[in-house]
Amino acid sequence: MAEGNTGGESLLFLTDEQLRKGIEAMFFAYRGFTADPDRILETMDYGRAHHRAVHFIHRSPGTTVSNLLTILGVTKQSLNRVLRSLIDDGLVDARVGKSDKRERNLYLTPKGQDLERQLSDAQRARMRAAYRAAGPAAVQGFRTVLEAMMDPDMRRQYQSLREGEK
Amino acid sequence: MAEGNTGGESLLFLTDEQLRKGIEAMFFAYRGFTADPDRILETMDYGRAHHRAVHFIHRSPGTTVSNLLTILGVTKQSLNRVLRSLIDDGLVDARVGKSDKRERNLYLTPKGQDLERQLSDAQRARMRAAYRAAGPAAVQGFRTVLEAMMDPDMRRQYQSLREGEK
DNA sequence: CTTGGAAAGTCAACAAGGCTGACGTAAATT
DNA sequence: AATTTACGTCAGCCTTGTTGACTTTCCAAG
Repeated sequence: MAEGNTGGESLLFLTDEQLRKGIEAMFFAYRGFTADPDRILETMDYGRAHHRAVHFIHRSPGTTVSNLLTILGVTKQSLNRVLRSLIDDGLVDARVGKSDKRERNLYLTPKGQDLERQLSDAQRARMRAAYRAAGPAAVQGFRTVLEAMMDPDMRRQYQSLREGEK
Repeated sequence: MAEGNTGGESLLFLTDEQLRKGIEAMFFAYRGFTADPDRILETMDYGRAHHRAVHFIHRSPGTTVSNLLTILGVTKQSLNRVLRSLIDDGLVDARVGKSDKRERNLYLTPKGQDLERQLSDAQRARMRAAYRAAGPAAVQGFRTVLEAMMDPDMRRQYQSLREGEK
């Protein structure tokens, strides 16, 4: 409101009503986004916290506990509880760091990779259906808005994960 | 994979790698999406559950407890705990239904409206910044993909909230 | 008019997954 | 040698989700 039509371009897409629609879309879409993995996880006594850990270990094999803490934004006590169960259940391997022996380098075991694949297959299937229904131009816009919505720190994390990829 | 280039159009945006990027974008963006309201809420001993209740009561004044249960997708015991504190603190008014006296029609009190405004102002500010940075075409795509990502039931809820608006 | 069942509320108990604070140990750094 | 860092862990707390059981209210069908 009281935006003032600064450019020649219409700013109707910045009305409170449009913004509220976007907010509710995020809310409902995120539910869909997590629904499929959640169903898989609950059959095996794991939760979203386990999914996140498994995802980022898969994404960056050999990552350290501190790295994971930064990316996930939780306390080490909270992460440790989750990591402990994954290690004890043989899904994650924590190897003492080679150069710095204080660090633990985290890897998925074959069993962990199995779970990761199940979860990401389910999540990608939904994402694929949505992308396909929306089309490439919409997908481009989707990613642009999401990126702009992140906290700067998170955006750096997100983008640094992108580096070194073609 | 093994999508097969069915149309003449490139399907490169449907690769596993593109999908994974979308998944991580959702994860990081949702954190940003909830960060500002969360900060406000924690100063007053409320949580996200309170935010959601306040949002949808504001959105549909006079809505019933069952409606809210459907939209929020939690158990009545869980919702009741949140609703109870909001009612006791004088943010929400639960009036006995006029036609059906078993129902409770929920309304925000002036105090509840105050909180709602604080929360939605904060959330809209971030959304507005993201929208502005991304531009109208991206916003259109953003909404299209999110809608396609919802469960059909949620999509109906989402769209029914849209009805009756210009 | 009676009664079955829906809507709502409440009590109790439990679990996941956040949090803080305190403390210990090994390894690296200064 | 002293300090800092990385990690693990114990203990306790909170929010917000869950199930199960039960009551009260009240609509609507028989």
